[in-house]
Amino acid sequence: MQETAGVPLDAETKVIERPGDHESELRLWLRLLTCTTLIEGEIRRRLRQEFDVTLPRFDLMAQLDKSPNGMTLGELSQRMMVSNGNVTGLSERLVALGLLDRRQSPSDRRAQLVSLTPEGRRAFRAMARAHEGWIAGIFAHLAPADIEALMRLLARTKGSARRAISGEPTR
Amino acid sequence: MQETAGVPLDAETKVIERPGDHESELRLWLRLLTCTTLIEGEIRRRLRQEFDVTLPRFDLMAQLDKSPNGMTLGELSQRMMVSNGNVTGLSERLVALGLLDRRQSPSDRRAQLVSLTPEGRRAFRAMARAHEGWIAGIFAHLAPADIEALMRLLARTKGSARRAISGEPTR
DNA sequence: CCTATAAATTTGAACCTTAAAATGATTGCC
DNA sequence: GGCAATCATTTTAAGGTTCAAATTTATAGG
Repeated sequence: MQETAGVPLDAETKVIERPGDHESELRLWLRLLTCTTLIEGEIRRRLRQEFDVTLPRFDLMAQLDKSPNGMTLGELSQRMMVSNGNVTGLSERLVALGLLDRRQSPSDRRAQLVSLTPEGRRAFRAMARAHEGWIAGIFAHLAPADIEALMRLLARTKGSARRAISGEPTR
Repeated sequence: MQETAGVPLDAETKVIERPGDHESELRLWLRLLTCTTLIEGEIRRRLRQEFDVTLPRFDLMAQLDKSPNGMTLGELSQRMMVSNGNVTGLSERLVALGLLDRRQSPSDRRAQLVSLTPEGRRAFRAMARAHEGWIAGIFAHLAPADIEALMRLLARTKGSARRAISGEPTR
C-alpha cells in the first residue's frame, strides 16, 4: 500500500511487481456489474411506469411464455436462477392477478405446474414488444460487430465462471 | 404484423426483411444478465460462508474504504446506484455492528457522514483480499486480450445505455 | 409392507429494495 | 427578515430475496 512510487528498497526486500495483482479482473467485474445494474434499473423503471409490473414478474412470465404446457416451480427457479421460495411467492401474486394458472402435475403430486392464462399471455406479449424496443434503444450505439464480439466474449466469460463455480471447491 | 413467412406480395408492398427485429440486442442483454447473475450469486454465497456478510454490506464498505474521511449518505447511494432509503437501513445495521461510524456533517446539518471504524476497515480489508482472489478465479479462463476487449466493449455499452437513458424520453 | 432416502415445495425469519411521502435544513431572492 | 424552492435524509408500505428448516410425496431395498 505505502510503497512509494516504484522505488524498491533494496534487492533483498524487492518483491515481484505485484504479488497478487488481479486488478484487471476486478475492474472488469465492476464494469460488468455497472452495465447490468444501469440497464436493469432502466428496464425496471419502464416496466413499472408503462405496465405497472415488476421486473421479476416479467421475467417469470417470459419463461412461461416459451413453454406453452407450463413448467414446474423447480424448473422455473432453476431457469430464473433464483431460490425456490422466491418462485413460490412470485407465482402466488401472479395467480392472484389472474395472469397465471396453477395445477398439480398429473404425474407427480409433489410438483406444481404453472402456466400463463390467456390474459397473462396477452399481457406478456404486449410488454415483451415494448421491452424489445427498449433494449434495442439501449444498445443502439453499438455496431453489429460490437454486439457479435460481446456475445462471443460473454460466452467465454460464462464458461469461465461456470467452471470456477462448480469445479473448484473454495480455492 | 401478419406477413406470412417472408413471401413478398409484390414489389410495391414489399417491406424490409424483419420489421422490428432486435433479436441480437435482446440475446446480448440476456447473456449479459446471465453472466452477472451467475457471478454475483457466487460472490454472495462465498461472502456469507466465509465472512457471514451480505453483498450489499460489502459493497457499502468497499465504497467507504476508498474514502478515508467518510462520505454522505447521498453520495453513497449515488455511487452504489441504489435508493436513499436503502443506504439508510444498510448503514444502521453496520453501525450497530460497530463497523461504521456516523456523525453529522460539520458544514451541513442535513447531511450525515459515515466512515469505516478501525475494526470495519480491518474486516473489510480481509474480505477484499479474498474477494479479489475469487474474482480472479472466476475470470481465470479469460485471456488478457479477452479482458481488454471486454473492458473496451463494455465501456461502449455503458455509454450507449447512458445516452439512451438520459437522452431519449420514452421513445 | 416398511423404512430410509431423495425430491418438490412451502414456511419463517431476516434482510434488501424501491417508490413515494414526510421531515428538517439550506439557499436564493425580494 | 421571510418566503419559496431545493436538498439530504428518514419513514412507510409493498415487494423481492435468500437460507434453512419443515412438510409432503416418491422411490428403492429389504
